[in-house]
Amino acid sequence: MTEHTRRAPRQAEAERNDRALLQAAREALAADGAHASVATIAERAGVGIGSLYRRYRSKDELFQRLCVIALEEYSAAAEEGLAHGDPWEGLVHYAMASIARGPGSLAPIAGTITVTPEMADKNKRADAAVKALVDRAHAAGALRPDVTAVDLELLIEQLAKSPLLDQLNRQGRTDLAEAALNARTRVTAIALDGLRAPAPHVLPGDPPGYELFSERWTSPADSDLVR
Amino acid sequence: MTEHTRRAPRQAEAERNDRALLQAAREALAADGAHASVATIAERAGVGIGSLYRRYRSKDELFQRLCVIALEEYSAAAEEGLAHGDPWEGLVHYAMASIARGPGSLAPIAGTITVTPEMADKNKRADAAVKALVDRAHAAGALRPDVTAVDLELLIEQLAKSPLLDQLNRQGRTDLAEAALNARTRVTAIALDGLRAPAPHVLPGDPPGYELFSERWTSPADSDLVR
DNA sequence: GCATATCGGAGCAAAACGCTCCGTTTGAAC
DNA sequence: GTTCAAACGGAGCGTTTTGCTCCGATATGC
Repeated sequence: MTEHTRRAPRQAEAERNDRALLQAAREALAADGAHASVATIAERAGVGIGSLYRRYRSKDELFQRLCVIALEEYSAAAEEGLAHGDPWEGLVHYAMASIARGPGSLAPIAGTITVTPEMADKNKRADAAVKALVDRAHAAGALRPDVTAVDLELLIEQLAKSPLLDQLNRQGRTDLAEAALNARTRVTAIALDGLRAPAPHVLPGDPPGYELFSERWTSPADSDLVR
Repeated sequence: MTEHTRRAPRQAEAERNDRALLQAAREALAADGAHASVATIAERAGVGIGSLYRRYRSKDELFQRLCVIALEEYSAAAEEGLAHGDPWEGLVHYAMASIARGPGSLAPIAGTITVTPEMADKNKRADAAVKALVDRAHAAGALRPDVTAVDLELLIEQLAKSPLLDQLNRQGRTDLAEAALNARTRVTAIALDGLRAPAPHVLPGDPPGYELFSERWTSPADSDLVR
């Protein structure tokens, strides 16, 4: 139909496979953590291992691509939130989008892959948007004043990974998937309501520093900057 | 000192080792998921592999013991909460205790081990206590009325596992541990505040069914009852 | 110093892993 | 209908990891 598919008919399947691979990789990563095997990913995508390795030279390369995509989605969600007229609704949009993006939190592979400059860039951009989102919500008096951007990001990360969904997925219990998704939505709503102003009390402890985020992605081996 | 240690002097070390093993198993399970190896557990506990296998006949048996202990602690936390004079504070006590019990959520091994009748029993008892706790908080008007016991348990499960702490642990970044713990406390406080009455809105979707919990522990292989 | 109980960890068979390689299938061109 | 190149799936290789056994070293009570 499009010029793209016309120019290379057979490539349409390749593109579908690529998408399936990325989706499968996310799911496998959520189900099995960093130990997710390429065989699992390929099988889940309904694709041969050979096809996987034609597209990505190694497992790490696949995971890197996954990270870049995730960062792009986070950025997009934050900027969509900023575009929203209402400060609170905008913030909730960002949070919900980031959480719903899937149980595919990337935490399991943090520190196991090399951070490319591209990732660092995209991450910086997303952070700026989130900070703006938080500032605006603070100014409007919608967000409780003692919550920082880091608090928000950590809360989102906490809610992004669903032990329940991961396990059902692992066991192939598709029958309960819908109920689990609904339950997850409710839990998310509860937790996000805790962000609203006015707050019933002041949050304990000192505001968390940003290093909790930034230092996660530098592998334990190299403490120097990305190259 | 106690009669226990006097009666069997050398067994004191064994008992210490046992506790270290259980603690190490929890940590390893949090860090590596279901793939945590016995070697890792033993090393983390500062104990030889031989000693591990003298106490537990297999890896599964160790994990089963871990589950039983966790269930006991959940029960205890819930009953402590009930003993608390204030309905809201009691509920918060239960939630905080369950969450702080550690990033050692057992979700990773759910479905991989055989559920003993003992576990089923203890689980039943804990559930009853939680239900009473929720009912009491509802009656007192402290807990938002649209939250069910299952909602609460799922929220706790969600908060119990900390991706951040797990990763820092995996990388051995003990320097950030304190800051991460503090951040975690804040996030927990935010989420629990979302449980308070009055609620800013009604929770979306239908209340989750209990099967989301009960069916988790039956292994995918045997759909019949525990034996 | 001897008997006994507990310890740590080298080593083994089996499983799981990342990845390569190659025979098969697909669909447009003629 | 034949041809050809591009994309496919998956068996299999060598390596690493794993659960667990076995045994020599070490500590304690008498």
